[in-house]
Order: sequence, then structure tokens, then C-alpha cells
Amino acid sequence: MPTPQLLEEYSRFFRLLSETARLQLLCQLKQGPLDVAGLIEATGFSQSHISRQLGMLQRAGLVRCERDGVRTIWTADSALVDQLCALVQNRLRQQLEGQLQQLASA
Amino acid sequence: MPTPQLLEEYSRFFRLLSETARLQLLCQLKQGPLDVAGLIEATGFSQSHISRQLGMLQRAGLVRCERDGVRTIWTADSALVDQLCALVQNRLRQQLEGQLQQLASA
DNA sequence: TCCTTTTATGCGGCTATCATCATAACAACG
DNA sequence: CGTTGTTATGATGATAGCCGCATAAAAGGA
Repeated sequence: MPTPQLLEEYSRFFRLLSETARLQLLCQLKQGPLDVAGLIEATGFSQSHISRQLGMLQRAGLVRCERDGVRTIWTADSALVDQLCALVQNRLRQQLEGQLQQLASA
Repeated sequence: MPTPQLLEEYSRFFRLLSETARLQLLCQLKQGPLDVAGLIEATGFSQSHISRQLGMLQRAGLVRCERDGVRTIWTADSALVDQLCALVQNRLRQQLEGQLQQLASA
């Protein structure tokens, strides 16, 4: 059994990935570094919202930033999210295949 | 870029794991099958709350149940959560090691 | 059939978090 | 130093989700 503290850490981390807004930002940055203006264009979210989400992701070590003059260039900084999503995707696929099987055999 | 629908699926899945209550139930069931009464004893949550969380986890395919007369025996039904937690734990460890390194070199 | 035991669900209070607006902080340039 | 352009943050309304209480539903026994 993991300690309550560790479970808390897990839940905090997964909560970060439980919002499409943040996942979207992560995926966009995975395509290549961008500043906030670029992320606004790509996602349609407000500037303040994006900035806030980036702050959260940064504190978790999932993105990092680098100032270029007045702009701040953000970069995805972890292969972890890709791995997690791949596992989940695999699971979702298996589930759909199972449903398909059931439907076929009925 | 994943489709918005897939991102939505991801976020829904991760949200399931974003609550210590559900993680706790999953970890407990990983130790062995239990009925709701056993889970109440183990976690201290109310019966209604536990029943509801189990329903969510079941719909996601993370637990399954089997009626034994009047009782319902619940079982953890996926190694996925373990894999995900292992990856996250690894990440957390790396981060703490990094902080330790910084502290030592300062 | 009625009663007991166990589980599932409608309802509501409470808290946390999202998402925006307005504004502050920061950096470059004249 | 003032202005402009970019990003971060305080304040706030809206919403979602946790959690328990009360109750319904389901299953077995007298």
C-alpha cells in the first residue's frame, strides 16, 4: 500500500492531466516551442488562462520556459505525458475492441 | 496532434485518478477482493460514497464486481493503474533527486 | 409476504477549480 | 523616463465534483 502522502502526490499529478486545456497546451508544445501569443492562436484560450496553466505545468516540471527579450518561449519538457497517454490509449482501444467483439457475437 | 475527442477521453480517464478516494479504493482492491463493508472499514468513507466511486471505476473498466448472494465482491481489474503510478513515481523521484543535487551544489 | 442485510441512487451543502476581466510587473526602445 | 508590447497575477462569477444523509432497490431467510 502506498502511503497517503504518495497517493496525494499521484492524485495531484493526474489532476494536472485531467483538463483538456492543459493537455492541449502540452500537445501543442510537443510540436515545438511557442510563446503565449502562439498558444492563444493555437488554442483560443485567454492569455491569462494560458499563462496560469503554463505555470502549473512548469511547477510539475512538464514544461520549461526561456525568455527571449520580451517574449517567453515555452517548451514541453518531459516524455512522461506521451508515455502515460500511450498506455491510456492502448487501454481505450482494448475496451472498444471488447465491445465490438460482444456486439459481433450477440 | 490528437483529436479533441481523444484529448477529452484522456482527461476523463486521468480525472478518475485525480482523487485520492478512488486511488485508495483501487490500491485496497489490489490487495485482494472486498465487499463494500470491507472497503468502509479500510477507508473510512461513507457507504454511498464508496458505492458511487466503484461505479465510476467500473464504467472505466478498472474494477469489476461479482455478486455473492446479497454481497457484492469487488476486484481490481487492470494493471494499467500500477503502470501509470510507477511512471509517475519515477518522475517524482527524479525531481526530488534534482532538487537535492541543486541544494548540494549551492 | 414481511423483515433484515447489503448495495445503489436522489438530493443538497460545501469546496475547489475553471475561465475571464482588469491590472500589475517586466523588458526593450526612443 | 514614458511608451509600447508581452506575460503574470489579484478578484470574481460560474460550474463541477466531492461527500454524506436519507431512501429506494435487490436479494435472501423466517
